[in-house]
Amino acid sequence: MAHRREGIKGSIDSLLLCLIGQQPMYGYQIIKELKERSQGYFQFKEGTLYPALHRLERVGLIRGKWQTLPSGQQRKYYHITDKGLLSLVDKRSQWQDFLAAMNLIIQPVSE
Amino acid sequence: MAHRREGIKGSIDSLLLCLIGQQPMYGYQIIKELKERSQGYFQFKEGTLYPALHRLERVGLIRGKWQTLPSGQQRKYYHITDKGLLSLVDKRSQWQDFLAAMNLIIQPVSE
DNA sequence: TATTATACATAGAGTAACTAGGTATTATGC
DNA sequence: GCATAATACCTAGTTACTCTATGTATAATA
Repeated sequence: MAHRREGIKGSIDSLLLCLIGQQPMYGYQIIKELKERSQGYFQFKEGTLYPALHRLERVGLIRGKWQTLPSGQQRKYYHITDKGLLSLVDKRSQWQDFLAAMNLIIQPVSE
Repeated sequence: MAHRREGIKGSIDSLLLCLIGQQPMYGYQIIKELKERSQGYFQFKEGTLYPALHRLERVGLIRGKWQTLPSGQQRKYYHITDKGLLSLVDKRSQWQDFLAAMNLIIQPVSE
């Protein structure tokens, strides 16, 4: 990712699981989706995304399936697994806990 | 830190700047403070904290000064610098941006 | 026909965080 | 008086995440 974006580290997995949990997606599409939905904030490079997808597949949270378009074009769609769904619930609650802890430390300037 | 705490990566610097920005603190105290203020969530190990403090000092955001207690005990108090104060403002706004982006992607379960 | 967009991939570098150890002093419990 | 826990600092080495920089190939567009 770009500079000035520290918080991103460690949250990629949650973002990917969240998206793929909503519907099967392929890598290139995920990059576009994340950028669009975050209004330009998330701009993942392939070198970040694909290894992350492979990592998630390796631990069984998602599964990739090659699909061929009528044009003959190949795409690798990733589906979330049962294990991935459980992990997603877990990650969401972890995120909430982290948020709560951060808010206890990082008070707004106006405080 | 412990397992199950992904989000933490990349946010340590902000936490430290925030604390030291409120008042000068020494390492061991910071560990205690972070744990207490976050109600047990943040439990930094020395191996995480001290290198982080040295890193922040190296780039001029904080400055450590040894102080000797009446008992003869040595403590290294870290003060925030002018550059650190600017960085703190910056990091706070980065955190808000990141939060906003995450919220656009990670909808609550009830949605 | 050249360029851009689509679509996948990996190797290597940099760095942050953790594990695991180390030293030394002070306070507390037995 | 002595052992243990708490205070207080430190670093070396490992792991793992992210980014940079590539590479390949096809389809669409100018």
